Amino acid sequence: MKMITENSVKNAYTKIKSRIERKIADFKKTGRSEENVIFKELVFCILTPQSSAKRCWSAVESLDKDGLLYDGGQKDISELLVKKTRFHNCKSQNIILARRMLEKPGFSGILYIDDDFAMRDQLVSNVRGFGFKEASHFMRNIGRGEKVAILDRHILRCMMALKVMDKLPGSMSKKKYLETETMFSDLSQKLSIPLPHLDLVLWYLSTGEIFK
DNA sequence: CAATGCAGGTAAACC
DNA sequence: TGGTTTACCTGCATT
Repeated sequence: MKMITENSVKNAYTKIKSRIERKIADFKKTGRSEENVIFKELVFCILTPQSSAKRCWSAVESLDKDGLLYDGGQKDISELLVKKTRFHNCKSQNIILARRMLEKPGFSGILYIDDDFAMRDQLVSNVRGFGFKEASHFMRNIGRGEKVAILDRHILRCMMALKVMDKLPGSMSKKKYLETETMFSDLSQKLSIPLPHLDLVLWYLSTGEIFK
């Protein structure tokens, strides 16, 4: 991988800015869609830890196509996840729990919380499988990523390369996550790149593509 | 063919 | 109480 510098980030941003704007418009459109579309994004984010995002999305589409998203048993879901995501036993269970949670009065209310950070706290405490990283990922994917950072391994490595941090955090407590998120936010201001745009640029520089 | 690295981490047990 | 460690789990690409 090429060396990442502030200038290389700015140059890449200039190059792919329009693609990023289109992608973020897509996220916002998803956020305005029907509940089942939102739920697919939620399931996607339950699946992604330590797994390939593309395989995870393909798994979500298969679950949907096979009618397993809302009606499938744990075993059927788990079988479908094999060869697509890691930890399929845990994640299949988490999908079942998320489905039940969706029906609880109050869940859809979480989606209408104005304050981004308050909304994220609610997601973390109500969705099993969501830590701060995945809750932020979900929010970004439904167009609510203005203030929250998705601090995954790629982003943290980029922050190291850009000398925003001196060492990778050993473990991500809530306190550590919020501190690191502030550093990411400061970086976006310094570079004059909106926070959700910066995430996608760094992701592009790390992997060569823009996905979700 | 065997060894290694990587895949957008989280929950729970442990001190 | 809060930081650290461990279980979850495995296919695929690369060397």
